[in-house]
Parts: sequence; structure tokens; C-alpha cells
Amino acid sequence: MLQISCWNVNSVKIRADSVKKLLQQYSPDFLLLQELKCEENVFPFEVFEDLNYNISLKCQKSYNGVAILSKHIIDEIKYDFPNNPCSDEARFIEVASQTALGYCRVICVYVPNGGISKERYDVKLEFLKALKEYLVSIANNDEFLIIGGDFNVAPEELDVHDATSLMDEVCFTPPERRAMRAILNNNLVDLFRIKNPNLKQFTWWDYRAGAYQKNQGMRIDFLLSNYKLLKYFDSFNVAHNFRSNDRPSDHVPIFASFSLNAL
DNA sequence: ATGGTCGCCATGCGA
Repeated sequence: MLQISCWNVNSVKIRADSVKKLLQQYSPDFLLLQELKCEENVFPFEVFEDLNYNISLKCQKSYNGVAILSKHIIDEIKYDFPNNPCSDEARFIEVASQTALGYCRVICVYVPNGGISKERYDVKLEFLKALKEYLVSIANNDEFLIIGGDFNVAPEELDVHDATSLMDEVCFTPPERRAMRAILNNNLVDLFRIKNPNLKQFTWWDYRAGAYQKNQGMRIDFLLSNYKLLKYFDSFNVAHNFRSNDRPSDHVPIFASFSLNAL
């Protein structure tokens, strides 16, 4: 049994108790967090200290920030990938550990939103392209590989509430969708979609305009695996009830479980 | 077409 969870928390300090509850309730082997929004010296280590997770961080003041919390001993750690156009921002962390299934490489990524300006939009496309090149280079290695994160792209019409009205909106423009599909078409599998081919299920709803109440969201958070790990894929869960919490993140946690019995 | 809400940390900016 191997379970991986992924959540854009939109401030780990505000959401620390909620993160702790997730760890206690689900006990994932790995928890991938995005948008920590704090520096390492104010990360709420004390909230998690009795839970026996190894915490790997890439932090940045006020913005971005990614973490991987692991039950397993961290054997390798990387803080960047080749040709990342946002190397000065905290958007990527990678670890590798021995697990019950075997040696497993885990990547946590926070793709730029790209909605601020044309320049940032172009940087987003470059980021996705460089990330794809990196993932292609490692996907067929003889080890398990899982990538999770907030990709800020909804690749298909089924991944948004209203494809017609969103066609020119950032996160759903054709170039972004092509860049995302290029990642999904290169030896990696969109674990939610392979399990739910026709299900309209979102992972993010805007705080504004009652978007959650109207279920006007997008599926922009993903867990992807290589084919070596896909063989053991068991189940996928979107914890959409987290969006009803007091002071929710605008994203909800997602979970993928793998088991030797899945074969 | 506009503005709606959060979280950063003290003000507008990013999402």
C-alpha cells in the first residue's frame, strides 16, 4: 500500500491545523503541498512534530513555496529541474525514498498561474515545456515515479464548468492545454482521468462570486504516475468536502492509492 | 463588462 496526497493549501500557516487533520485522517506516505507562502523559519514545524513525517521544503517569502512530507527516509532531494524559467521562485521539489512498493521518486510542482501579464503567461508556457522535457527524461527509468501539483491548467472541456465562456481565459487557453497534454501524452498518466473517464470533478473553485456554491470550478490539480507505477494503481479520491471547511483553501486535497493487490 | 474574495503583511499585488 502506497498513498500519495497533493494539496495547494494557500498558506501553510493559516491551514496548518487542516493539514494536520489530513495527515491524521488519511496517513498518506507522501503529502505534496503547494503555495506555502512563507519562509522556512516560520514554517509551522511544531504542528506536525508528533506525526513522524520527514519534511522537505522549498520556501519563499509571501509567494509560492512547495513541500513534501514523507513517512519514509529521504534518500535524494532536488530543488530544481533543468531549464526552469522560474528558478528563483519556489515551485519545484523532488525526493526519492524506499517504500513498501519499491524505490519511489516523488515530485511536487506549482506551475505559474500566468494571468498577471503576457510576460508571465509566456513564462508559464516555457515552464510547462521545460517540465515536460525533464519528465520525459526520467519517466522510463526503472523506478516508480509520481508527480503531483497545481498545474494551473485544465486540459479538457470536461475539466471546466463552462468551456465556451472560458476559452480565452488563462488556465484554459489552447496553448496551455496543448502544453499540459504534452506532459500527459509522454509516458505519464493522469490518474484521476484514467479512473474516471467521464466525470466532471473540480479541484479548485475561486473564492469570488460564490463559485463553489455554484460548482463553477476547474480541475487543475493532478497526480500523474509513470507506467511502472500505474500497474499498482488502486483508487483516486478528490476530498471536495475540504472546500466546505471554515477558512478553506480554494483548492482541495487529492489522493492516489497504490497496492500490490491492484494487479 | 465589471467585480467579486482571500492571504501576504501593512499596501497593493497575486491568484
